[in-house]
Amino acid sequence: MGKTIRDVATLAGVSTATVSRALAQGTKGVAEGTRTRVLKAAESLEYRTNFIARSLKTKSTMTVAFIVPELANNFFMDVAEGMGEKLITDGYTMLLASSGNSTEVEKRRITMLADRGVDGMVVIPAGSRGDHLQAIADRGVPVVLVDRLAEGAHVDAIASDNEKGAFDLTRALLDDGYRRIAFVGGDITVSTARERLSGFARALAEAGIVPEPEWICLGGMEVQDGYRRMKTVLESPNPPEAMVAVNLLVHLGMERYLLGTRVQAVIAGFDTSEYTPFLPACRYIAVQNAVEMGRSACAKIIEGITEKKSGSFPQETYGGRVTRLPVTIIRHEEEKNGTKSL
Amino acid sequence: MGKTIRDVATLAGVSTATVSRALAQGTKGVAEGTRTRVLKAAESLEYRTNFIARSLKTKSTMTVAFIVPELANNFFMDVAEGMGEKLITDGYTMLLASSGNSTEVEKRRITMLADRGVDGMVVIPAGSRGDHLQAIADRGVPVVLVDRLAEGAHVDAIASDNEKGAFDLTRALLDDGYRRIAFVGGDITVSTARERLSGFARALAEAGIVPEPEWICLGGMEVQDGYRRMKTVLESPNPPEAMVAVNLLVHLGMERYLLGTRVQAVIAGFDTSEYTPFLPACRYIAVQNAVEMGRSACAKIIEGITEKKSGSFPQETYGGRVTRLPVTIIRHEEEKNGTKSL
DNA sequence: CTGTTAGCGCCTTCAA
DNA sequence: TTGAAGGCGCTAACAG
Repeated sequence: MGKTIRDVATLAGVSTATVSRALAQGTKGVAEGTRTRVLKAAESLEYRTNFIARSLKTKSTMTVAFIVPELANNFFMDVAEGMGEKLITDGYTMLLASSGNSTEVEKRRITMLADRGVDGMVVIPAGSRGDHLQAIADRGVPVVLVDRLAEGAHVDAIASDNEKGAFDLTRALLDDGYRRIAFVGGDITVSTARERLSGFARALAEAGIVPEPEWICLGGMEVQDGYRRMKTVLESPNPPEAMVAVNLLVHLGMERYLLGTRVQAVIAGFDTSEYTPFLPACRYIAVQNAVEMGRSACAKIIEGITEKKSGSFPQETYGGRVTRLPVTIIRHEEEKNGTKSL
Repeated sequence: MGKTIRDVATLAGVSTATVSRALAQGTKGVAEGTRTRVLKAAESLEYRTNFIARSLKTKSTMTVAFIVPELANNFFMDVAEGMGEKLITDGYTMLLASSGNSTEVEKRRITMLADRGVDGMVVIPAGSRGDHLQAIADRGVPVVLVDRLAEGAHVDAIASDNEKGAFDLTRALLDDGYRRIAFVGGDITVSTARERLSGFARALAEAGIVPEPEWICLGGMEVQDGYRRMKTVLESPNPPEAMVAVNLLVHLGMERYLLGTRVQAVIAGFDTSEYTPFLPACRYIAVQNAVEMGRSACAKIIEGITEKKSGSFPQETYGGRVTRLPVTIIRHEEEKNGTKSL
């Protein structure tokens, strides 16, 4: 059995209260001499403070949960790295959990996590509804959304400027002379998909272009969705010559479809990866700063936790402010050439 | 403030002990009538059991930590998904943490996690040494390694049969008539790299082939390492015509290099991803079953935790048994065609 | 089957 | 500056 604060106390010849103070508060309210004596005793006993016991008393676990739709997704994990690093700096531990793209699972996870006493939760919602997230917030656990928004959750959020990103992407294609442009993929229950579609539509509208109805080919955010939609859109009576992909996975599926045909097409999409230089049809990419999103989310949640601890929380409850991070458009060639720098 | 077991007790008109029994053990040792009464009371109060308090008493957090070298790595995350799903089924919560490819950070994380009271730890070691892992195991926390082994950690492990995988991969190239084959990339401090090199060497030896020294081009496991090594090996006086890549990232870097040249080469490597169909030089792939590795690791760690709880642990302490999972070789064409199934 | 009684290991007023 | 004492919320004997 591990040593307790009591063992340290007896060895150091002081009370448990003193040990607690010397270990937790540092030099605060403890004579320098006693403090070093306690520290030495703790060291020689290989004493480790029991965080469970501390948490029971302090009501704080110094833990933040991050719930993502899926783990095997580089974009989400980049956000996670950004968050994790900053959290650790501030003495927090990050608890990463997957909702498996299901709002139901997400709901179970967050209640479980709340019961486990996490100090705060950052979540990339699986679906469009966020009532369960609001419920958690109402229970007094600070919640922050990242990347996607959710209906019914009046909490702060960090997201990319998806509308402008899609607008710029479409504009770039228009500037290259393309007029017949499609929008492929996108689960309309997901806020990012809606925002991107909206930016796409605005760019066309401003250019005075009316797209064929078949060119708005929504549905799904995964690789196979991109594959299927691409097939549909290309087999339509009046196929487009260029397209905007709702995200990287869909983009990938589209390229996969192209791989099996002789069709020439140009794609503009969101997000890069080590692999994008190999995608033949890719022309433009809208790059989100995933790591920065993670950092911002971390800052926000820590802010929320701190406010809550200091009691100045109630008036903040009606949060719902969303911070938008800029998106950068790059030409695919730049990236291919970037290869030289390896 | 959240309701406590006491509130439920008073409302239901029973003692806290009874509430505890009704809630935790289910129907065990509690009259059906009382049980439903307690449940109803708990429900109407929106009572949530406080896991912190429970853990303090039971010495169990029902939590397993999984430490990986990096989060933004699909292979690791596939392992994580495999683990997570099974863990949840058994009532555990998974705590995912990154060591940032540093043994030092890994050490800090695991001690922190141990202090936080995790019931067990599954780790993909960042480096070759595992003394710190052994230290944790000695503190009584079950530890299981996955994917990679570590010197000095006498704990159970789950890994792929890397030696055979590399052997088969090399054999496949030999069967295709290639004789001038190189081995590219690989940090020799990482067990998987060593094992794969060893399988490669055996295949050549059995075929009576003596490779040029420059064809064994070790160093690194990342994209840029593959890029650099590929350059080196191709610029050598007597370049090879085919190569085995130590892992997917290195493989990727190699293809990136090829992209900028007119060199024809054939590559065989480990692991697939949604992107591998786009890699032009890729001929063979050794597929590891990441999800299954996760499941096995999960089974092992739960076994360890259970044994420990039931006290039958001591004699198991000198674990160190490694379970090898098979690796499947596939032709790249099969994968490209698999595209049809999307 | 149920209630009483002790803590788990730590923190935190309140006095000294 | 330090110590004594009383819990945090829950579980686990041990009686009844």
